[in-house]
Amino acid sequence: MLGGEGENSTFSSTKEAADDRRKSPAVGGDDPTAASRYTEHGMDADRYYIPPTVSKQSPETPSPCSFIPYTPSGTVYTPSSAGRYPSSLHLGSVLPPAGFSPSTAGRSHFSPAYQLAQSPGCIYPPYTGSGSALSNLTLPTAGPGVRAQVYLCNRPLWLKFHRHQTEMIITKQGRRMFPFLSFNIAGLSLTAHYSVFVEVVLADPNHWRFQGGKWVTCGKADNSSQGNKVYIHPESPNTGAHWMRQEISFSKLKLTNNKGTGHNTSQMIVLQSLHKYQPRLHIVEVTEDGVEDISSDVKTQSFTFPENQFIAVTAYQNTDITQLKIDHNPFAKGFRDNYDSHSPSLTSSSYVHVFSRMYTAQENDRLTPSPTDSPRAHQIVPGARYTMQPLFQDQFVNNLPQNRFYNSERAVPQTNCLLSPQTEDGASQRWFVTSMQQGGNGTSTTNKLDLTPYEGEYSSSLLPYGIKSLSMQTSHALSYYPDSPFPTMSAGWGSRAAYQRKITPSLPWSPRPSPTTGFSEDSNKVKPQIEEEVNDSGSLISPWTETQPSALSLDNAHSYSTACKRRRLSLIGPSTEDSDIKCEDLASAATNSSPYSKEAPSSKGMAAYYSFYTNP
DNA sequence: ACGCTCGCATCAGGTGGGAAACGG
DNA sequence: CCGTTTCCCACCTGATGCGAGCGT
Repeated sequence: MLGGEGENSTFSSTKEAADDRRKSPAVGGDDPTAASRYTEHGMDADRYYIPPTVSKQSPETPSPCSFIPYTPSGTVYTPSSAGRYPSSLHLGSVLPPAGFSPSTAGRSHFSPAYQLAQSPGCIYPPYTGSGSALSNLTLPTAGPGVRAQVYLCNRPLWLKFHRHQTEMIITKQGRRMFPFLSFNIAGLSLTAHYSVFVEVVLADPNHWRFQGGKWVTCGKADNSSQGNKVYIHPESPNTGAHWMRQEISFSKLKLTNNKGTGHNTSQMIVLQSLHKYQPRLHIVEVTEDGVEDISSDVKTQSFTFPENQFIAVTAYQNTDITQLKIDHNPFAKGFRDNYDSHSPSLTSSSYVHVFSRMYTAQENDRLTPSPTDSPRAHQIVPGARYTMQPLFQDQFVNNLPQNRFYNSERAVPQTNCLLSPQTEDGASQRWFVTSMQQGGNGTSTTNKLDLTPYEGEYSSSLLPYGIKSLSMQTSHALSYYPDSPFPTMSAGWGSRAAYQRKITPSLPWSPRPSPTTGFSEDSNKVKPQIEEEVNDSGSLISPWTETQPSALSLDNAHSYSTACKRRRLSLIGPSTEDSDIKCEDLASAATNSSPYSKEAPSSKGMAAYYSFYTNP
C-alpha cells in the first residue's frame, strides 16, 4: 500500500528521514520533535502506557521514574494569565462553571460532592515544561491505591494522523472524532466504582492557520472558549472490573463549534476552529451512586497522550489528513476511489483462496457487527489489513462469551489493546519498561522514546504486549469492517491513482520519486516503514507470529507488505516478478498456516485473558 | 401453531467534497 | 479579496423491521 510508503520515510531511522518528514505540511517546523519522536515511536507498540497523574499527589513530589514521553507538542497550554487555563489545570477551572453537573456534562452521576472534592491544581498536573507533571508520576503498583495504567488502543492510527498534525472536523451538529479515543485501563480495583470521562483542553496558546502546506501559528488563541469541554463515558460510573474488561471507546464523542445551548450540546465538546486541542482521559473513583469516593486514596487520575492532539477545523486543510481519514474511516469509504467489494488485483488463486476464507469467516462468525459496537473496527490500519490480522481477531473473539459485550459505546472486548502485561517471553514487560523509559515531559532532555530494546530485534518489537493478549482480539474489526482484509486492500491498490490528484507533494504516499520513499532506491528504509506498518497492527500481528511462527516469518510479512505495495503500484506501472512472488508466497503461507484455526490461538489467548482478571 | 433464522428493503446516521455564504 | 464557515450532495455503513422459510 502506498500509504505505507509514506511511513517508510517517516520511520526511517536516519536523520534525513526525520528532516524530510518535518517538511510535511502537517507539523512543519512547529514540532521539530515529532520527527524523531515518531521515528522511534513507530517501533513502539500500538499502545502506549502512561502513568496517571494523581490528584492527591503533590505536584512537586519528585518521582523516581519518568514514564511520560511528553514532548513540547504534547504539552497542554496553561496560560498564566487566563484563569480559564491556570498553570495547574484542574476541573474547577477547565470545566464549565457548573462542573460535572448534569447540565454541563450531560450526566447525572456527578454530584456536587464530586466537584467539591476536586483538589484544584492537582488533578491536571500541567505539562508545562516545568517538570511538575513528571514529578507526579509514580510507578504502577499493585494493591490498594494502585495507580491505573492506561493504554491508548489505537495509537498507531493516532500516530499516523499526528505525523501530519491531526485535524478534527467540527460542525454545528457535531462531528465524531476520527480516530476516536479508545483506551484500555488496568490497575483499577475490580470492585471499586469509577467514572471515566474525556476532557479536551487547549494544547497551546496559539491560533493556527494552514499556510504554505504547513500549520503555522497565527495570533493568540481565543481564550474565551465556552461550552462543554467534557464527555463522560456513557457507562460511567461502573466498576473497575467493568472498565478493565474491554476497551473504553469514546467513538460517539462529538466535536462541535456550536456554543449555543442546543439539545445535544451537553453530549458534545465545544471547540474553536483552528485551535489546537489535547484530549485527556480522567478516571475518577466514585461511590456506587456516582459520587466521588472520598475514602479512596486515589480520586482522580488523568492521562494525556500527545498523539491525541489535534487542530479543530471546519474543513480539512491538509490533504494528507483528508486522505488518511478516507483511507481509515469506514464511513468515508464512498470517497475511496475504485472502491469495490473485492480486489480486482487478486488474481492469484492462493490469494483468492485466503481472502475467501477470511471473508467467509468474518461473515459467519461475526458477533457484534454494529459500528458503534466495534469502535476498534473503525480504526483498522493498513498494516492490519495487509497482515490480515483481523481474521485472527475474529477467530479469537468467537470464543468469547457474548455477554462480554456491553453497550454500544464500548462493546469491545480486550483486543489488541489488551493490557495484559504478562507474556511468556517478557516482551510486554520490555514494552512496559520502554514506556517507563519514554521518559520525560517537555523538560526532559530527550523527548524520544527509548526503544532501543526493539531496534535490531524486529520480532521482539512486534510482540511487545505479549501474544496472549491478542488472542482476545475482537471480531469487531471484521464485522464493522467486513471487507477490511480485502476490499480495503484492493481499494488501496486500485485507488491510489485517484488519490494522487489530491495528494500534496509532501504526502508520503505520493508515488513521485522520493529518495526516502522509493523501495528500490533505498531498501534499507523499507524495513523501518514496514515495521511501522506492522507495528500499526502490532498487537494484531502478534497472534500470527505466535501461532505461526514458522509459517510466516516477519520477514515474510515485510515482503508481503512490500510486495503488495508494489503490486498496487503495478496497477499503474509494470509490476515486478519479485513482488508477485512475495505476495503469493505470503498468501500461500497464510493459507497453509491455518490462521483460522480457532483452537490454536484461542487457548493461549483465553488463558491470558483470564489471567488478566485473576491477576489484576 | 409457534419460534427461530435468514435475507431483503428501508431508514438513520456518518463521511468528505464542493459550492455558496459569511465575515474581517 | 481572501479565509473561513455553512449547507447540500452522493455515497457508505449499520440498525431495524418485515416476511419467507424451516424446524420443533
